[in-house]
Amino acid sequence: MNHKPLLDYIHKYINLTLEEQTILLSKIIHRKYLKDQYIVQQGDICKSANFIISGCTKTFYIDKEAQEHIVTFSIEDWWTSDLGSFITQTPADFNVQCLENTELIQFTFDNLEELYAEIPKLERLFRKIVERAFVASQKRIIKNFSLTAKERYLVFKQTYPKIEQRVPQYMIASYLGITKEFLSKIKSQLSYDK
Amino acid sequence: MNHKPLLDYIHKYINLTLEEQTILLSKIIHRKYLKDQYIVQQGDICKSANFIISGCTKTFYIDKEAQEHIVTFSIEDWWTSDLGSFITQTPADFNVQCLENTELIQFTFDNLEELYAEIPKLERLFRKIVERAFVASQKRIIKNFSLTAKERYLVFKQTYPKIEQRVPQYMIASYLGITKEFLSKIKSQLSYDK
DNA sequence: AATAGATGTTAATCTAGATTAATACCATTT
DNA sequence: AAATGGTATTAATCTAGATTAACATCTATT
Repeated sequence: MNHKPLLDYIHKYINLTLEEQTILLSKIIHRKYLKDQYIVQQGDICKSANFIISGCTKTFYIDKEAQEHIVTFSIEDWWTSDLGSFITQTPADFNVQCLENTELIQFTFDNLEELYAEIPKLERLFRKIVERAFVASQKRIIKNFSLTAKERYLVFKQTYPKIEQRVPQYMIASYLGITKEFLSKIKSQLSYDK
Repeated sequence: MNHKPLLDYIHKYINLTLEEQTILLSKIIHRKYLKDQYIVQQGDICKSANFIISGCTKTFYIDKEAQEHIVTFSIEDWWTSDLGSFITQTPADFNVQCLENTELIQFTFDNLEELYAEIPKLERLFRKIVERAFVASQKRIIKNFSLTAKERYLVFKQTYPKIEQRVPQYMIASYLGITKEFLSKIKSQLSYDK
Protein backbone atom coordinates (compact mmCIF):
# COMPACT_ATOMS: atom_id res chain seq x y z
CA MET A 1 0.00 0.00 0.00
CA ASN A 2 1.19 3.46 -0.88
CA HIS A 3 1.34 5.77 2.13
CA LYS A 4 4.00 8.11 0.84
CA PRO A 5 1.68 10.90 -0.39
CA LEU A 6 0.03 11.06 3.04
CA LEU A 7 3.30 11.13 4.96
CA ASP A 8 4.78 13.71 2.60
CA TYR A 9 1.69 15.82 3.04
CA ILE A 10 1.78 15.56 6.84
CA HIS A 11 5.46 16.48 6.93
CA LYS A 12 4.69 19.81 5.32
CA TYR A 13 2.93 20.74 8.58
CA ILE A 14 4.53 18.76 11.40
CA ASN A 15 7.36 16.26 11.97
CA LEU A 16 6.57 12.72 13.01
CA THR A 17 9.10 10.28 14.43
CA LEU A 18 9.32 6.84 12.85
CA GLU A 19 7.51 5.42 15.84
CA GLU A 20 4.71 7.94 15.47
CA GLN A 21 4.46 7.14 11.78
CA THR A 22 4.02 3.48 12.66
CA ILE A 23 1.25 4.25 15.12
CA LEU A 24 -0.45 6.44 12.56
CA LEU A 25 -0.21 3.88 9.79
CA SER A 26 -1.65 1.21 12.09
CA LYS A 27 -4.85 3.25 12.51
CA ILE A 28 -5.67 4.11 8.94
CA ILE A 29 -7.68 2.27 6.34
CA HIS A 30 -6.57 2.08 2.75
CA ARG A 31 -9.54 1.92 0.46
CA LYS A 32 -10.49 1.97 -3.20
CA TYR A 33 -13.74 3.22 -4.66
CA LEU A 34 -14.98 2.89 -8.23
CA LYS A 35 -16.22 5.77 -10.34
CA ASP A 36 -19.74 6.84 -9.27
CA GLN A 37 -19.54 5.18 -5.85
CA TYR A 38 -20.55 7.22 -2.83
CA ILE A 39 -18.12 7.84 0.03
CA VAL A 40 -20.70 9.78 2.04
CA GLN A 41 -24.45 9.94 1.55
CA GLN A 42 -26.71 12.79 2.65
CA GLY A 43 -28.55 11.62 5.77
CA ASP A 44 -25.94 9.05 6.82
CA ILE A 45 -23.41 9.75 9.52
CA CYS A 46 -20.02 10.46 7.96
CA LYS A 47 -17.67 7.92 9.47
CA SER A 48 -14.34 9.06 8.05
CA ALA A 49 -12.04 11.88 7.03
CA ASN A 50 -10.49 10.82 3.72
CA PHE A 51 -7.14 11.71 2.21
CA ILE A 52 -7.09 11.18 -1.55
CA ILE A 53 -4.15 9.23 -3.00
CA SER A 54 -5.51 9.23 -6.54
CA GLY A 55 -8.79 10.04 -8.21
CA CYS A 56 -11.37 12.78 -7.92
CA THR A 57 -14.57 13.39 -5.92
CA LYS A 58 -17.37 15.91 -5.81
CA THR A 59 -19.07 17.07 -2.62
CA PHE A 60 -22.63 18.17 -3.29
CA TYR A 61 -25.98 18.96 -1.78
CA ILE A 62 -29.43 18.14 -3.11
CA ASP A 63 -31.90 20.91 -2.31
CA LYS A 64 -35.66 20.62 -1.80
CA GLU A 65 -36.24 21.15 -5.53
CA ALA A 66 -33.99 18.10 -6.15
CA GLN A 67 -31.34 20.40 -7.61
CA GLU A 68 -27.72 19.37 -7.16
CA HIS A 69 -25.24 21.99 -5.92
CA ILE A 70 -21.53 21.16 -5.93
CA VAL A 71 -19.58 22.63 -3.00
CA THR A 72 -16.12 21.23 -3.80
CA PHE A 73 -14.13 19.03 -6.09
CA SER A 74 -11.26 17.16 -4.42
CA ILE A 75 -8.26 15.51 -6.03
CA GLU A 76 -4.96 13.88 -5.02
CA ASP A 77 -3.28 15.29 -1.92
CA TRP A 78 -6.42 16.79 -0.55
CA TRP A 79 -9.18 15.80 1.86
CA THR A 80 -12.78 14.89 1.28
CA SER A 81 -15.52 14.36 3.84
CA ASP A 82 -18.63 15.94 5.28
CA LEU A 83 -16.74 17.59 8.10
CA GLY A 84 -19.87 18.87 9.81
CA SER A 85 -21.30 15.38 10.02
CA PHE A 86 -17.93 13.89 10.93
CA ILE A 87 -17.11 16.16 13.86
CA THR A 88 -20.58 16.08 15.36
CA GLN A 89 -21.40 12.49 14.28
CA THR A 90 -24.83 13.60 13.07
CA PRO A 91 -26.49 12.99 9.66
CA ALA A 92 -24.64 14.44 6.67
CA ASP A 93 -25.94 17.42 4.69
CA PHE A 94 -23.70 16.52 1.79
CA ASN A 95 -22.93 13.66 -0.55
CA VAL A 96 -19.41 12.76 -1.59
CA GLN A 97 -19.22 10.78 -4.81
CA CYS A 98 -16.31 9.58 -6.92
CA LEU A 99 -15.95 11.11 -10.37
CA GLU A 100 -13.11 8.70 -11.17
CA ASN A 101 -11.84 5.49 -9.63
CA THR A 102 -10.47 6.82 -6.37
CA GLU A 103 -7.93 5.49 -3.90
CA LEU A 104 -7.90 7.03 -0.47
CA ILE A 105 -6.79 6.75 3.12
CA GLN A 106 -9.50 6.86 5.74
CA PHE A 107 -9.34 8.14 9.29
CA THR A 108 -12.41 6.93 11.14
CA PHE A 109 -13.83 9.08 13.90
CA ASP A 110 -12.78 6.67 16.67
CA ASN A 111 -9.33 6.02 15.24
CA LEU A 112 -8.70 9.71 14.87
CA GLU A 113 -9.71 10.36 18.48
CA GLU A 114 -7.27 7.64 19.55
CA LEU A 115 -4.58 9.16 17.38
CA TYR A 116 -5.10 12.60 18.93
CA ALA A 117 -4.61 10.97 22.34
CA GLU A 118 -1.47 9.08 21.32
CA ILE A 119 0.10 11.76 19.11
CA PRO A 120 -1.08 15.16 20.39
CA LYS A 121 0.91 16.84 17.62
CA LEU A 122 -1.83 15.71 15.24
CA GLU A 123 -4.14 18.26 16.81
CA ARG A 124 -1.78 20.86 15.40
CA LEU A 125 -1.80 19.21 11.99
CA PHE A 126 -5.57 19.16 11.73
CA ARG A 127 -5.87 22.63 13.20
CA LYS A 128 -3.71 23.94 10.39
CA ILE A 129 -5.51 21.95 7.71
CA VAL A 130 -8.91 23.19 8.81
CA GLU A 131 -7.65 26.77 9.14
CA ARG A 132 -6.64 26.72 5.49
CA ALA A 133 -9.90 25.12 4.42
CA PHE A 134 -11.85 27.75 6.34
CA VAL A 135 -9.94 30.59 4.72
CA ALA A 136 -10.60 29.15 1.25
CA SER A 137 -14.28 28.82 2.10
CA GLN A 138 -14.53 32.45 3.23
CA LYS A 139 -12.85 33.63 0.06
CA ARG A 140 -15.32 31.68 -1.98
CA ILE A 141 -18.25 33.43 -0.28
CA ILE A 142 -16.75 36.78 -1.16
CA LYS A 143 -16.11 35.79 -4.75
CA ASN A 144 -19.65 34.60 -5.19
CA PHE A 145 -20.90 37.98 -4.06
CA SER A 146 -18.47 40.30 -5.74
CA LEU A 147 -17.75 38.64 -9.08
CA THR A 148 -19.93 38.00 -12.11
CA ALA A 149 -20.38 34.44 -13.38
CA LYS A 150 -17.80 35.02 -16.11
CA GLU A 151 -15.25 36.31 -13.63
CA ARG A 152 -15.89 33.37 -11.30
CA TYR A 153 -15.35 30.96 -14.16
CA LEU A 154 -12.02 32.59 -15.02
CA VAL A 155 -10.92 32.52 -11.38
CA PHE A 156 -11.93 28.86 -11.15
CA LYS A 157 -9.87 27.95 -14.22
CA GLN A 158 -6.89 29.80 -12.85
CA THR A 159 -7.17 28.45 -9.30
CA TYR A 160 -7.92 24.82 -10.21
CA PRO A 161 -6.44 24.32 -13.67
CA LYS A 162 -6.29 20.56 -13.25
CA ILE A 163 -9.94 20.09 -12.47
CA GLU A 164 -11.59 21.53 -15.58
CA GLN A 165 -10.20 18.81 -17.83
CA ARG A 166 -11.34 16.07 -15.50
CA VAL A 167 -14.99 16.83 -14.87
CA PRO A 168 -17.95 17.52 -17.18
CA GLN A 169 -18.94 21.13 -17.84
CA TYR A 170 -22.34 20.82 -16.23
CA MET A 171 -20.67 20.05 -12.91
CA ILE A 172 -18.43 23.07 -13.21
CA ALA A 173 -21.56 25.12 -13.84
CA SER A 174 -23.06 23.67 -10.67
CA TYR A 175 -19.89 24.53 -8.73
CA LEU A 176 -20.04 28.09 -10.08
CA GLY A 177 -23.72 28.38 -9.17
CA ILE A 178 -24.97 28.84 -12.73
CA THR A 179 -26.74 26.68 -15.31
CA LYS A 180 -24.83 24.64 -17.86
CA GLU A 181 -26.46 26.66 -20.66
CA PHE A 182 -25.16 29.90 -19.22
CA LEU A 183 -21.67 28.48 -18.79
CA SER A 184 -21.77 27.45 -22.42
CA LYS A 185 -22.71 31.03 -23.37
CA ILE A 186 -19.84 32.42 -21.26
CA LYS A 187 -17.40 30.11 -22.98
CA SER A 188 -18.53 31.10 -26.46
CA GLN A 189 -18.26 34.79 -25.46
CA LEU A 190 -14.73 34.18 -24.23
CA SER A 191 -13.78 32.45 -27.48
CA TYR A 192 -14.82 35.57 -29.44
CA ASP A 193 -12.65 37.76 -27.19
CA LYS A 194 -9.55 36.00 -28.37
CA MET B 1 -10.61 42.92 33.93
CA ASN B 2 -13.34 40.47 33.08
CA HIS B 3 -11.98 37.17 31.78
CA LYS B 4 -14.88 35.00 32.80
CA PRO B 5 -16.64 34.87 29.41
CA LEU B 6 -13.42 33.66 27.77
CA LEU B 7 -12.70 31.01 30.39
CA ASP B 8 -16.31 29.81 30.34
CA TYR B 9 -16.12 29.60 26.58
CA ILE B 10 -12.86 27.65 26.61
CA HIS B 11 -14.19 25.21 29.19
CA LYS B 12 -16.95 24.18 26.82
CA TYR B 13 -14.20 22.60 24.68
CA ILE B 14 -11.29 21.65 26.97
CA ASN B 15 -10.36 21.70 30.66
CA LEU B 16 -7.58 23.96 31.87
CA THR B 17 -5.87 23.66 35.25
CA LEU B 18 -5.61 26.78 37.36
CA GLU B 19 -1.94 26.99 36.48
CA GLU B 20 -2.72 26.80 32.76
CA GLN B 21 -5.36 29.47 33.17
CA THR B 22 -2.76 31.73 34.76
CA ILE B 23 -0.33 31.20 31.89
CA LEU B 24 -3.07 31.88 29.39
CA LEU B 25 -4.23 35.05 31.12
CA SER B 26 -0.66 36.32 31.25
CA LYS B 27 -0.46 36.23 27.45
CA ILE B 28 -3.64 37.96 26.47
CA ILE B 29 -4.40 41.61 25.92
CA HIS B 30 -7.60 43.17 27.12
CA ARG B 31 -8.65 45.97 24.85
CA LYS B 32 -11.50 48.37 24.20
CA TYR B 33 -12.46 49.86 20.86
CA LEU B 34 -14.96 52.62 20.17
CA LYS B 35 -17.79 52.37 17.65
CA ASP B 36 -16.48 52.75 14.07
CA GLN B 37 -12.87 51.93 14.99
CA TYR B 38 -11.06 49.35 12.89
CA ILE B 39 -9.61 46.20 14.45
CA VAL B 40 -8.19 45.00 11.14
CA GLN B 41 -7.67 46.97 7.94
CA GLN B 42 -7.54 45.47 4.43
CA GLY B 43 -3.88 45.43 3.37
CA ASP B 44 -2.45 45.39 6.91
CA ILE B 45 -1.22 42.22 8.53
CA CYS B 46 -3.74 40.96 11.05
CA LYS B 47 -1.89 40.77 14.33
CA SER B 48 -4.49 39.17 16.57
CA ALA B 49 -7.29 36.69 17.02
CA ASN B 50 -9.96 38.48 19.05
CA PHE B 51 -12.53 37.10 21.45
CA ILE B 52 -15.43 39.50 21.97
CA ILE B 53 -16.48 40.23 25.57
CA SER B 54 -19.08 42.80 24.59
CA GLY B 55 -20.00 44.73 21.48
CA CYS B 56 -20.40 43.90 17.81
CA THR B 57 -18.18 43.93 14.72
CA LYS B 58 -18.57 43.48 10.98
CA THR B 59 -16.01 41.75 8.77
CA PHE B 60 -16.16 43.06 5.23
CA TYR B 61 -14.39 43.28 1.92
CA ILE B 62 -14.21 46.23 -0.47
CA ASP B 63 -14.23 45.03 -4.08
CA LYS B 64 -12.68 46.73 -7.10
CA GLU B 65 -15.92 48.71 -7.70
CA ALA B 66 -15.54 50.05 -4.13
CA GLN B 67 -18.56 48.02 -3.07
CA GLU B 68 -18.66 46.76 0.50
CA HIS B 69 -19.51 43.07 1.09
CA ILE B 70 -20.09 41.89 4.64
CA VAL B 71 -18.87 38.35 5.36
CA THR B 72 -19.77 38.12 9.04
CA PHE B 73 -21.15 39.92 12.02
CA SER B 74 -19.61 38.95 15.36
CA ILE B 75 -20.95 39.52 18.84
CA GLU B 76 -20.19 38.54 22.46
CA ASP B 77 -18.72 35.07 22.96
CA TRP B 78 -17.47 34.75 19.44
CA TRP B 79 -14.25 35.45 17.54
CA THR B 80 -13.35 38.11 15.04
CA SER B 81 -10.25 38.39 12.92
CA ASP B 82 -8.99 38.00 9.37
CA LEU B 83 -7.93 34.43 9.93
CA GLY B 84 -6.28 34.10 6.51
CA SER B 85 -4.05 37.06 7.20
CA PHE B 86 -3.47 36.00 10.79
CA ILE B 87 -2.32 32.44 10.10
CA THR B 88 -0.11 33.32 7.15
CA GLN B 89 0.93 36.77 8.46
CA THR B 90 0.29 38.30 5.04
CA PRO B 91 -1.82 41.38 4.16
CA ALA B 92 -5.50 41.14 5.08
CA ASP B 93 -8.25 40.79 2.47
CA PHE B 94 -10.85 41.91 4.98
CA ASN B 95 -11.62 44.80 7.28
CA VAL B 96 -12.98 44.31 10.77
CA GLN B 97 -14.77 47.34 12.16
CA CYS B 98 -16.73 47.92 15.36
CA LEU B 99 -20.46 48.59 14.99
CA GLU B 100 -20.71 49.32 18.73
CA ASN B 101 -18.21 50.09 21.47
CA THR B 102 -16.48 46.74 21.75
CA GLU B 103 -14.45 45.10 24.47
CA LEU B 104 -12.32 42.15 23.50
CA ILE B 105 -9.47 39.86 24.39
CA GLN B 106 -6.62 39.64 21.92
CA PHE B 107 -4.31 36.75 21.20
CA THR B 108 -1.38 38.04 19.19
CA PHE B 109 0.27 35.73 16.70
CA ASP B 110 3.47 35.38 18.74
CA ASN B 111 1.69 34.97 22.06
CA LEU B 112 -0.56 32.31 20.59
CA GLU B 113 2.42 30.39 19.22
CA GLU B 114 3.98 30.51 22.68
CA LEU B 115 0.73 29.36 24.22
CA TYR B 116 0.50 26.40 21.85
CA ALA B 117 4.01 25.42 22.97
CA GLU B 118 3.25 25.78 26.68
CA ILE B 119 -0.29 24.39 26.65
CA PRO B 120 -0.56 21.92 23.77
CA LYS B 121 -4.22 21.33 24.66
CA LEU B 122 -4.94 24.70 23.10
CA GLU B 123 -4.25 23.18 19.68
CA ARG B 124 -7.30 21.04 20.32
CA LEU B 125 -9.35 24.05 21.38
CA PHE B 126 -8.56 26.03 18.27
CA ARG B 127 -8.92 22.98 16.05
CA LYS B 128 -12.46 22.58 17.31
CA ILE B 129 -13.28 26.26 17.01
CA VAL B 130 -12.08 26.44 13.42
CA GLU B 131 -13.83 23.18 12.51
CA ARG B 132 -17.12 24.71 13.56
CA ALA B 133 -16.41 27.96 11.76
CA PHE B 134 -15.55 26.03 8.60
CA VAL B 135 -18.76 24.03 8.73
CA ALA B 136 -20.81 27.23 9.14
CA SER B 137 -18.97 28.75 6.20
CA GLN B 138 -19.70 25.75 3.95
CA LYS B 139 -23.36 25.87 4.88
CA ARG B 140 -23.48 29.51 3.96
CA ILE B 141 -22.11 28.76 0.48
CA ILE B 142 -24.86 26.22 -0.05
CA LYS B 143 -27.56 28.56 1.21
CA ASN B 144 -26.41 31.31 -1.09
CA PHE B 145 -26.76 28.96 -4.05
CA SER B 146 -29.92 27.11 -3.18
CA LEU B 147 -32.11 29.72 -1.50
CA THR B 148 -33.79 32.84 -2.83
CA ALA B 149 -33.03 36.20 -1.23
CA LYS B 150 -36.28 36.07 0.75
CA GLU B 151 -35.46 32.62 2.09
CA ARG B 152 -31.93 33.68 3.02
CA TYR B 153 -33.33 36.64 4.91
CA LEU B 154 -35.71 34.42 6.87
CA VAL B 155 -32.90 31.96 7.67
CA PHE B 156 -30.69 34.84 8.79
CA LYS B 157 -33.36 36.17 11.16
CA GLN B 158 -33.88 32.72 12.59
CA THR B 159 -30.18 31.87 12.92
CA TYR B 160 -29.01 35.23 14.29
CA PRO B 161 -32.07 36.74 15.97
CA LYS B 162 -29.95 39.05 18.12
CA ILE B 163 -28.12 40.68 15.27
CA GLU B 164 -30.98 42.15 13.23
CA GLN B 165 -31.92 44.60 15.97
CA ARG B 166 -28.34 45.76 16.41
CA VAL B 167 -27.22 46.61 12.88
CA PRO B 168 -28.70 48.81 10.12
CA GLN B 169 -30.73 47.18 7.34
CA TYR B 170 -28.33 48.09 4.60
CA MET B 171 -25.63 46.06 6.30
CA ILE B 172 -27.93 43.07 6.55
CA ALA B 173 -28.62 43.46 2.83
CA SER B 174 -24.87 43.45 2.21
CA TYR B 175 -24.50 40.30 4.32
CA LEU B 176 -27.29 38.64 2.34
CA GLY B 177 -25.70 39.67 -0.96
CA ILE B 178 -28.58 41.89 -2.10
CA THR B 179 -29.25 45.62 -2.31
CA LYS B 180 -30.89 47.52 0.52
CA GLU B 181 -33.78 48.41 -1.80
CA PHE B 182 -34.48 44.78 -2.51
CA LEU B 183 -34.35 43.88 1.18
CA SER B 184 -36.88 46.63 1.81
CA LYS B 185 -39.15 45.09 -0.86
CA ILE B 186 -38.80 41.64 0.72
CA LYS B 187 -39.76 43.00 4.11
CA SER B 188 -42.85 44.72 2.78
CA GLN B 189 -43.86 41.50 0.97
CA LEU B 190 -43.44 39.57 4.21
CA SER B 191 -45.58 42.08 6.11
CA TYR B 192 -48.48 41.47 3.67
CA ASP B 193 -48.20 37.70 4.22
CA LYS B 194 -49.16 38.07 7.87
C1' DA C 1 -36.68 74.68 15.19
C1' DA C 2 -33.91 74.32 11.41
C1' DT C 3 -30.36 72.06 9.01
C1' DA C 4 -27.48 68.11 7.87
C1' DG C 5 -26.31 63.36 7.60
C1' DA C 6 -27.43 58.80 7.99
C1' DT C 7 -30.93 55.47 7.17
C1' DG C 8 -35.15 53.49 5.03
C1' DT C 9 -39.00 53.11 1.49
C1' DT C 10 -41.31 53.05 -3.02
C1' DA C 11 -41.72 52.77 -7.88
C1' DA C 12 -40.02 52.55 -12.87
C1' DT C 13 -36.85 50.58 -15.65
C1' DC C 14 -33.08 47.48 -16.78
C1' DT C 15 -30.06 43.17 -16.98
C1' DA C 16 -27.57 38.92 -15.61
C1' DG C 17 -28.64 34.72 -15.59
C1' DA C 18 -32.70 31.05 -15.58
C1' DT C 19 -35.85 28.28 -18.18
C1' DT C 20 -37.40 25.78 -21.99
C1' DA C 21 -36.76 23.41 -25.99
C1' DA C 22 -34.64 22.01 -30.14
C1' DT C 23 -30.48 20.16 -32.01
C1' DA C 24 -25.76 18.10 -32.16
C1' DC C 25 -22.02 15.34 -30.59
C1' DC C 26 -19.91 12.06 -28.72
C1' DA C 27 -19.02 7.02 -26.81
C1' DT C 28 -20.51 2.57 -25.99
C1' DT C 29 -23.27 -1.21 -26.68
C1' DT C 30 -26.23 -4.40 -29.66
C1' DA D 1 -24.47 0.98 -38.57
C1' DA D 2 -28.00 2.02 -35.74
C1' DA D 3 -29.60 2.83 -31.39
C1' DT D 4 -29.01 4.47 -26.54
C1' DG D 5 -27.47 7.55 -22.96
C1' DG D 6 -24.70 11.06 -21.41
C1' DT D 7 -22.92 15.56 -22.60
C1' DA D 8 -22.71 20.18 -24.94
C1' DT D 9 -24.49 24.12 -27.77
C1' DT D 10 -27.74 27.67 -29.37
C1' DA D 11 -31.59 30.66 -29.33
C1' DA D 12 -36.14 32.67 -27.56
C1' DT D 13 -38.35 34.03 -23.73
C1' DC D 14 -38.77 34.99 -18.84
C1' DT D 15 -37.72 36.62 -13.96
C1' DA D 16 -35.21 37.66 -9.59
C1' DG D 17 -32.88 41.07 -8.23
C1' DA D 18 -30.04 45.54 -9.62
C1' DT D 19 -30.11 50.35 -10.68
C1' DT D 20 -31.71 54.90 -10.48
C1' DA D 21 -33.98 58.40 -8.45
C1' DA D 22 -37.33 60.72 -5.72
C1' DC D 23 -39.01 61.01 -1.26
C1' DA D 24 -39.58 59.95 3.86
C1' DT D 25 -37.75 59.37 8.73
C1' DC D 26 -34.88 59.85 12.32
C1' DT D 27 -31.59 61.36 14.78
C1' DA D 28 -28.00 64.78 16.39
C1' DT D 29 -26.01 69.19 16.29
C1' DT D 30 -25.89 74.30 15.88
